[in-house]
Amino acid sequence: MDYYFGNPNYSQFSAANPSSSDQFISDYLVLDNGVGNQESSWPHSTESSEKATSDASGFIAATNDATSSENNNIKCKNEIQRNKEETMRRRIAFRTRSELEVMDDGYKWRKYGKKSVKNSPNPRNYYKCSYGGCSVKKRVERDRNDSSYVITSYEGVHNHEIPSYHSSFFHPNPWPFHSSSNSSSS
DNA sequence: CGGCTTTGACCAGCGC
DNA sequence: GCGCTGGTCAAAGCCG
Repeated sequence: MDYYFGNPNYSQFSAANPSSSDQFISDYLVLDNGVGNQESSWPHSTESSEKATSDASGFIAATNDATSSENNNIKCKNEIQRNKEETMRRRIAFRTRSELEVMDDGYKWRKYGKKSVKNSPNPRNYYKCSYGGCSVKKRVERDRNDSSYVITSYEGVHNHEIPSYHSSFFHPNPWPFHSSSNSSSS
């Protein structure tokens, strides 16, 4: 069972992957704080060398195994839930199979940067939550190894409700959105 | 006209 | 110290 990302009602998703049994496929990846085998990678210390698997692609390699086994996925879920508080302060990355780079997660994002990254033919886009006072950031890039996948990384926790909530939208529990008990004053 | 995207410039961290 | 790289800024342009 894979995680799903975005709004399943969005026809673009099914149209984007008509041959896929899943409308769109997503793995979630927890970054930072040494959760699992992942190492901290954002910002910096990323694609500085060929051996480096410390960027999102490296995380994907690790989590691809998890997606092949439901047990592993559950274990991963528990692990993340166990570290929920820490997770809220960390980065979470999703690897999503989609032709769309920017998916509607209910929040409004303002693009503030775009950079080409070393060893990747695809640029990386930077977004900030456009809600006043919310400093959540989002990083979007295509998987360098498989451009049909989009890597979306989130940093921070929204301190507000979803501006445009879709009833059909659902997400895995460690989703870094909205913490009513947002005491993660860093 | 306001909000957003684009994009080049700038800055900071890291490795050599 | 220098160069490389990633992340952010901000001015200009676009669009509804």
